[in-house]
Amino acid sequence: MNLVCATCPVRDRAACSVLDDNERENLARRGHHRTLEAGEVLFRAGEKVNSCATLTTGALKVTSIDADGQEHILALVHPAGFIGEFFQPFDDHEIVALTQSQVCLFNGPDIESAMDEYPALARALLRRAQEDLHASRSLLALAGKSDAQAQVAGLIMGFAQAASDSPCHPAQKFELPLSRADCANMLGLTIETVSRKITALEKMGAIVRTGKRGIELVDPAQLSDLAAG
Amino acid sequence: MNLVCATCPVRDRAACSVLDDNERENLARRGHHRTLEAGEVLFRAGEKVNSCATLTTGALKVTSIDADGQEHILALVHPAGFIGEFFQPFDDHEIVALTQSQVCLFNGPDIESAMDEYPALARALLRRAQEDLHASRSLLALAGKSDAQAQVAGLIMGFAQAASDSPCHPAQKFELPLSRADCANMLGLTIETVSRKITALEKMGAIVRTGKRGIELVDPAQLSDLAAG
DNA sequence: CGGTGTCTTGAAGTCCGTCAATCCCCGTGG
DNA sequence: CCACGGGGATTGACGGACTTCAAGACACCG
Repeated sequence: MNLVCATCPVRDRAACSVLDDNERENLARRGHHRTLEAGEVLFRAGEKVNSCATLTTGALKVTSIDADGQEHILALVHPAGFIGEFFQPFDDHEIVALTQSQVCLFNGPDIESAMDEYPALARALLRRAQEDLHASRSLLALAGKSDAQAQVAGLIMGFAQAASDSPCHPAQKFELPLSRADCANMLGLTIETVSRKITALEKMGAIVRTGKRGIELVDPAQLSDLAAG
Repeated sequence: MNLVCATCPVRDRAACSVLDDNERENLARRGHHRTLEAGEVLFRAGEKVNSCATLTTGALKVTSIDADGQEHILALVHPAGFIGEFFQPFDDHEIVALTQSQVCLFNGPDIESAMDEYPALARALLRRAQEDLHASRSLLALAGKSDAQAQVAGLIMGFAQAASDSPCHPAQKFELPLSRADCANMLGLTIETVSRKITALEKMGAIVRTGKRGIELVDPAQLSDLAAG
């Protein structure tokens, strides 16, 4: 499907938003849409990936498959996020849709030539890469904590921030974007431990659960304290 | 001290290597050298950092200080590595020298205007950022393993790769760049556990220790197996 | 020779992982 | 409508792995 940028939900936030309408139109002619169902794989591990993508709707996860077959979640991708590595195309990461998602796909060489043509695009991608790096390091700090309670509390706070409109205040009520299995996977814990810690958070009055995935923050300060602990 | 690129040990590998001699000379006029002693801090957490740097000799660590005062190592920086985030200058990371080190320091705005002037520089920094991202995710995968033996084995393999000249074969004999405390910090373990696991690796014949930090790989295949497990 | 810092080794305790049973929610089909 | 079944989530009991606490070994330096 051809790209129609005029109606793109991330046209003001994605990397391509630094281009003017004409430039964007030129780029759009070289890309196309793709819809992914939940669980569908965008880039498979071990394949030589020579394309890249911007996520417009939905959510993706970046995982690595260890030598022993264990999956590990390395990052989440939100709308306007960019996926693609130009310089080492043999990638050992796998990109999987968490929910039904839509991406703008481009061939690597097309984006590279577009960067030559429009230097602002390279700057925008640099910015995205640095943001991704920051997010990755935040996750590293979280996963490195020795206390499981702190990890789970921190993860919930992170999701609350991500679910919020404002960048400084967490959402008070939101849905976890991940299953327990995926939460456990991000933190290097087991499903059971995550479940137990969430239960503990509810028992001590920091949160209230609504349904499987729903979370309501009752005492964010307590949650932050636990995340620090 | 003014920069003298002609004798720079990373002149062929750093981000600025994409510039020609004249361009590099222009950039060099806006930067200066700084020497750091082991343990000295380059950028302190909580400060508004508005400068960036390329490491020419030595080694740095990137750490985050948690709310509870715990330090966590997020990344190591090797010569030719770049440090600096342009887009969110309030950084909660701290950059510390592991050994005596030398850096090329630049003001953020100077680098930004240089990127405008020389688009190749933005491309080069994008490449570095993506490499850093990849390294960060590799560390995340390592730190996320549930088995301490696998983590330590993987860390040693990683250091062996980094110490090697060739990118595909690990060095057979090398020095650990980090103290036990820093190793433990990277993996989210304790000093004692790291020490015990290294001892175990030696007892099972995978490695031999020489002095405090020296490692000799006796059975790299076994080490890789353990790292996978 | 004593002091300090780093590393190692040992013993006891705690937290998390493993295994297993159960529950809950939903969709399916009799 | 209710029974059945499957996937995800919760809960419990137990064992093992790592942490904690403490002591000792080793090198380096005054």
